[in-house]
Amino acid sequence: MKLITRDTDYAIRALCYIMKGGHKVVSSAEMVSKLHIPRPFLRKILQVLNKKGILGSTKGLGGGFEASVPPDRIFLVDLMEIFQGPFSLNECLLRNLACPHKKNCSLKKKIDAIEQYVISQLRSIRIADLLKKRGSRRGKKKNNQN
Amino acid sequence: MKLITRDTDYAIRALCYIMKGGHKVVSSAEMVSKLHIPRPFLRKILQVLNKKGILGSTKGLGGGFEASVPPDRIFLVDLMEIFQGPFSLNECLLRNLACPHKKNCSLKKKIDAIEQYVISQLRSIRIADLLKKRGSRRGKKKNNQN
DNA sequence: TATAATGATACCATATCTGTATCATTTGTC
DNA sequence: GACAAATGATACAGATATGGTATCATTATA
Repeated sequence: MKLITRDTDYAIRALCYIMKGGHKVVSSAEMVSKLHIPRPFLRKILQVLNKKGILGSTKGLGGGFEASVPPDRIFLVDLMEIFQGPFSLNECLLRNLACPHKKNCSLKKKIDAIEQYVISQLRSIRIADLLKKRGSRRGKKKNNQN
Repeated sequence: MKLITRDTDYAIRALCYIMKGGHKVVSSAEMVSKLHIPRPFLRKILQVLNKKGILGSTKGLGGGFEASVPPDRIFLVDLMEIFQGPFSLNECLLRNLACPHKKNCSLKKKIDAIEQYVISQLRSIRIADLLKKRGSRRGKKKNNQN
């Protein structure tokens, strides 16, 4: 079971790259070479982010993509819903009339509770959180070999 | 995103059916007619449960399947791992060397924490819990229209 | 021996995931 | 204006997972 698919993953990386450093406009070509993501796939992803209003784009020479939303307003759960569709961790159990518990299905209740927790956790993660280098835990690693 | 796939779902229902009531040996034909699950698919699932030691089987006329493990020893997470493979909600983010955070990826840490929670919750659900009609919460619903 | 059951296994249809390929459009530079 | 560099739109394709079917072998009972 995967929680995060590859396109969501790539979208996260691309957004981090665009929003980190002082870049304003970043071309897909630059991201391909830096992030090692297949070019046509990345382009497709960037176009989606553009359509969703998270990125703006400029065509032509020197063009590319830039953030149109600050990183503390982009939540992981939103990206997941864009690329992976809405959450519904169960859905399967009541679909079939044969389910012996129907509306009182205790399994559904428990799965629902888990789902709510997962969503709330994912909603607490923003791109801004992923931009912090490793700051929060001071001195966690002595040798910084980056 | 689905947390529980259909084969796991069917397995749960079949196990509940087998373990509820006083049945000892239940044929796949009986379960097909009661649970409305496609016959060949259910048979395949039952064979898996048999191989995994959760069910025992007897061939021939009057044969079928019976529980070989008590319902309070069958955990939801085990069924999910049988039919859906092991959990690894992220895995995607470190696979690629290009990940800008590598070992210190804060996203990975957060996803890991979510994963641990989900697993622990799923590990707390046993088939036995699903057999209780609606007992635990006394008087929760007055009109029992079953 | 006929029948009712499971065991084993191969196959198949569909959807999703992970891309690829192509052409059109816009924009800046010469 | 021509050319090149960028994105926009869109269709296609291969791999994998999901959900299900089909077939034949084996076992047990009457």
